[in-house]
Amino acid sequence: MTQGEDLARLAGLLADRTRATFCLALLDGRAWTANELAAHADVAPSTASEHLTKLLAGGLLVDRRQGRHRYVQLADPEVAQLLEDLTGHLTPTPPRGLKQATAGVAMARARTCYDHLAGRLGVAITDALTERELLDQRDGFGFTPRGLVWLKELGADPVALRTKRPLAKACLDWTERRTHLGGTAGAFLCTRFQDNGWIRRVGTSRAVRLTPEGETALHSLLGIRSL
Amino acid sequence: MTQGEDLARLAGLLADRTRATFCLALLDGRAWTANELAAHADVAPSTASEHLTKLLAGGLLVDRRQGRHRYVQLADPEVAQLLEDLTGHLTPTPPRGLKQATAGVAMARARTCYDHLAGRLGVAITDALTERELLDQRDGFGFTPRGLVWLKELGADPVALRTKRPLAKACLDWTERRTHLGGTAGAFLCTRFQDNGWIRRVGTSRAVRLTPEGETALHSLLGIRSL
DNA sequence: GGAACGTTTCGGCCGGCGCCGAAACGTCGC
DNA sequence: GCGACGTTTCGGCGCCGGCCGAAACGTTCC
Repeated sequence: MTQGEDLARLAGLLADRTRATFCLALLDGRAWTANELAAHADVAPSTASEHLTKLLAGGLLVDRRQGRHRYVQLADPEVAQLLEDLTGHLTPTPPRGLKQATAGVAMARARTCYDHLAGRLGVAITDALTERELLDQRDGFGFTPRGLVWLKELGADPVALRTKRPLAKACLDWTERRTHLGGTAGAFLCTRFQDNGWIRRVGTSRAVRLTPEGETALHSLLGIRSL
Repeated sequence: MTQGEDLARLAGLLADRTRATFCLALLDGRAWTANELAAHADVAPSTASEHLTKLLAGGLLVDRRQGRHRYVQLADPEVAQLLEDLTGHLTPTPPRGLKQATAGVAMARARTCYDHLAGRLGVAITDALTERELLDQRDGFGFTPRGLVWLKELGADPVALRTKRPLAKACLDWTERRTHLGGTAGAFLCTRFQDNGWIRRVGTSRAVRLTPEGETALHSLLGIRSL
C-alpha cells in the first residue's frame, strides 16, 4: 500500500518538464552548475534551484559545492540506468527537422551512456571484447583473466577498479537493443579513449565522434574496422 | 528538448498515489474491474474512472468491456517490465508489522511477475533449464532445440508461442537480483503450472505457493528439490 | 418493465505546485 | 572594501489536478 506512495513519489520527481529536462541533460555523466541547467531548460535560476533541491532530496542527484558554484550530477550509475530504461520505453517520436535528424544519427553511432560508451560504437567494442574472449557473457557478465591483463595493459589500475560497483555490467542500449559494457571498466575505457584523443564530444551533446587516431587505434586494439 | 516533456508525461502518469497503486496491483497480470481498483486504492468509483481514462490514454493500460464491466490490464509485458524496473529502484522500506513481513517472505519465495514466475521459484526454474541445456543464456537468451522439445512435451503449442513477443526473455528479478524466464514461454509455464495445480495464488496477492503435487512435479521434471 | 449494479460525466471545491521577480547571502577577483 | 556573479529564500500569482457527490447511462437479472 505504501509502496504505491513510494512509486508515486519517485515518478513525481520526473513528472515535471523542467526536472525531466535536467535529468536527461545530466545523463551525459558530467556535473552541471545550477545556472547551466537553468539556461538549458529555459527557466529562471531561482526556479532551477528549487527543482535541484527536490531532486537532491529525492536521492536522484548529488551535489558538490565548489566556491560559489554548485555542481550537481546523477547520484549513481543506477539512477542513470533507470533514466535510460525510462527513455527507452518512450514512444519514439519521429525527429522534426534536419537538425534533429542528424543529431539522432550521431547519437546512434556513438554516445556516452552516463559514464561509458553506448550506441553502435559501444556495442561494437563489447562484441569485439567478447569475440576475443576478453569478456565473458556466458554466465554473468565479466572479464576473463586475459581480459583483465588487457585492461591493465591499457593503463587500468586494478585496485582502483575494484570498488563496490561491479567491474563489468551489462547495460541495455535503447537504439541498438543490444547490451554494451558498463560498470567501472566501461567508465575506464570511456575516459581512457577520451584522454587518448580517440573520441571527442560533439558540441555539448552526449554524442561522440571517433577521431582518425581513434579509428586506427580501435582497429589495432580490437580489430574493429568501421561502424 | 521535447524528449523531456515526453519523459515528464510518462512519469506524470505514475506520479499519483492512486494511479501508482492501480499499476502495482495490475502487476499481477490479471484484469481488474474499475470498482475493484477503486476499492483497493480506497477512492470513489468516479475517481477511479477518471484515473483509468488517463492511464488508458497514456498507453499504459488497455481495457476490454464485457457487459456492464470494464476489465482493465497492463497494455503489454513491456509496461510490466518498466514497472518492475521502477519498483526495483525504490529505496527498500523495511516492512512494518508481522503481516507485511510474512507477506514479503511469501513474495520472495514465489510470485508472478506480470504473467510469468519470479522470486526464488522463478530463478530456480530458470537455473534448472539452463543447467539441463534446455535454455541457453550464452549468446542472447533462448531455448535450445532440446528445450523446444521439452516445451512441446509439456503441452505447449509451437504455433501459439510464435508471436511478435519473444519466446524467451531475460527478466530481472528485484528480490533475487538474478534473471528469470519471461516471454511467451515464461507465461506458458506459469499458466501450465497453475492449470496443473502445481502452484496456487496466495489470497489475492501476487505471491504463489507451491503445492505438494507441484513439488514432486518440479523434482521429476527439472530436478528441483526445494527452495 | 422495474430494480440493482457497474460505470461515466459534470460541477465544484480545495490543495499543491511551478513559475517569476526581488532581495539576501556567499564567494571571488580587483 | 567593493562590485560582479552564482545561488538561495521568500511572497505571491495562477493554474492544474485530484477528490467527491449527484445525476445520467447502459447492462443484467428478476
